[in-house]
Parts: sequence; C-alpha cells; structure tokens
Amino acid sequence: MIKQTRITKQRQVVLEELQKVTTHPTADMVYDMVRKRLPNISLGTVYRNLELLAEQGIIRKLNIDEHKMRFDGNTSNHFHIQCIECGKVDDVSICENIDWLELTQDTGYEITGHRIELFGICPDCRSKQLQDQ
Amino acid sequence: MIKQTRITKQRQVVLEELQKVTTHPTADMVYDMVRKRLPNISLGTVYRNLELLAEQGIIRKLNIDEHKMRFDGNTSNHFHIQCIECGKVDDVSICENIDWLELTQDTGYEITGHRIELFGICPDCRSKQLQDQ
DNA sequence: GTAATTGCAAAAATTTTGCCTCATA
DNA sequence: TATGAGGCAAAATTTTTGCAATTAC
Repeated sequence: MIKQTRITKQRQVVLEELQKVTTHPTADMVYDMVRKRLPNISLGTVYRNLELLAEQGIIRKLNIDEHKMRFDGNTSNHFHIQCIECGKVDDVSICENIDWLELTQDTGYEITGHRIELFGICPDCRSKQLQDQ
Repeated sequence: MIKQTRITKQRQVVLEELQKVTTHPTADMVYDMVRKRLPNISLGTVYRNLELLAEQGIIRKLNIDEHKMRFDGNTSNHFHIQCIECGKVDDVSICENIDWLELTQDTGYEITGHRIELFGICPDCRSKQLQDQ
C-alpha cells in the first residue's frame, strides 16, 4: 500500500516560496522565507518537506554548495553557474550537445541523468575587480 | 610572509593513498586507508591534509555525494559518473565540446571551471536487475 | 476515524578547531 | 630553534529522528 501524501499549509508554502526565487536557497534560507508567512513552522518540517518534494521530483536538490544542500524550484533542464567570489548561484540555459547514446556505449552505464555546473566570476564581481585595480 | 608547508609523513601517505585509487573516497575512507600504514594518525589530520592538498590543487574535492565530501587524486580533466543503485563513482574521460567563449558572452561570467557529473546504472547493477526479473 | 504531518528537542553525522606537544626544515 | 603540523577531544554545523499532539482527507 502506497503511503499517501497530504497537502498541508506548510508543504504548500515551502513549495511556493522556493518556486518564487531563482537563488537556489539552502534549507535554512527557505526556513527564513517561509517563516515570514508561517512564523511557527519548524526547521525540521522544512527539511522534511524539501526532502519529500525532491523525492517526488517537484523540486530539485543541488549539490553545488560545498557545505550545505541547496534547493531549486525549477526542474526544467538548465545548468548552474556559481560565482567563485561571492558564492551566488545563477541559472544558465544553454543547449548542451553531449551524445548520450555514445556515452552509454563508452561507459556501459545506462545514463539516467547528469549535472553540469560551471564556476566563474559574475559580472558584478568582475567590475568590482576592475574598480579595485 | 607566506606560510611554508612541510612534507610530513602523514601528508605524504594521505596523498599517496588517495592517488592509488580511483574510488573517490570520503575523508573517512581515506582515514581507514591511511591508518593501515600510520595507525596513530588522527581523523583531524586527514581532514586538514585533504583540505590543504585541495587548496594547493594537488587533489580535488568532489561534491558529487549527497552527504559527504569526496576526494579525487586525479586532477586531469575528466568527468564522473555515479551509479544511482550502488552509489559508486567512476571516472569518464570524454572530450567535451562546450564552447566556453560563447558561454562567457552569453552569461557575462568569466568561466574559470566546470563540473560535469553523470548519473546512471552501472554495468554490474544493470545485469543484476536483469537477473532479478 | 485514521494515518500523515507537525513542532519541539534531542540525536546523529560530518567537519572544524583549540591547545599542547612534536618534528621538519 | 622557530614554527608548521600532529594528536586528541571538544565544538560547530548541518541534517535527521522520536514522540506526542494535531490536522487533512
């Protein structure tokens, strides 16, 4: 028997707040965002809902941050780019051209997903660097 | 005055053991490997050395694991592929064909690095799945 | 009414750090 | 011999979990 899931206020607000932004927040940041609407929500509930929504494929977990998990409300195919100066994570929508069939043949793996993450210096930090010189 | 680094037995063995394998071990796994040669080494020392070696670009930190940091003694350009069944991380050497210059123009970022990680089902798990049917 | 979910707090798990001693250069 | 590094253990940080009460269906 499959476990049913219910739509609670908490789950709904966690999802809504995550889908509002493109900042790829950590669980802690989501907690802060959600608390403005539900002051009594607990951090554990935020964690549990993020985990469940990710399992259901409604949101995505990002391993891009060295120390904490980040979450993305946008599940469409896109890449990320993190600024090595300020740490922010932006979206990149490029059409990638890796030949998955060839990869399957080369590796013997059945490829089910991929993650491409870019690192660089964002426009803001680049201009700051120019100013500082 | 730049801080000098010394070549200690511990640092040497951590590096050697990491470079011996292609299994992308966690700090804990490196600790176990190193302890066979240096039974008195402490986990803190392993962490400190892995961190330092990564800073110096001699090894690489991998964010591919959901829960812990993994380390890679191979710093040449290659991708990783993780089996979603058994969790192991293999190397993939493919020649990727992303146009970095175009990306810089599109995003405004100065691209300094990238990470491509693939997920799939490894040959072993694929054949196990066939057997189970 | 039943079972999923919450809030709270304690626990778990990983990583970092302080401090004193040791050893490299 | 000066100072970087190690060992040990405590602390810090992030995430998970047990439990009794609550709520969605």
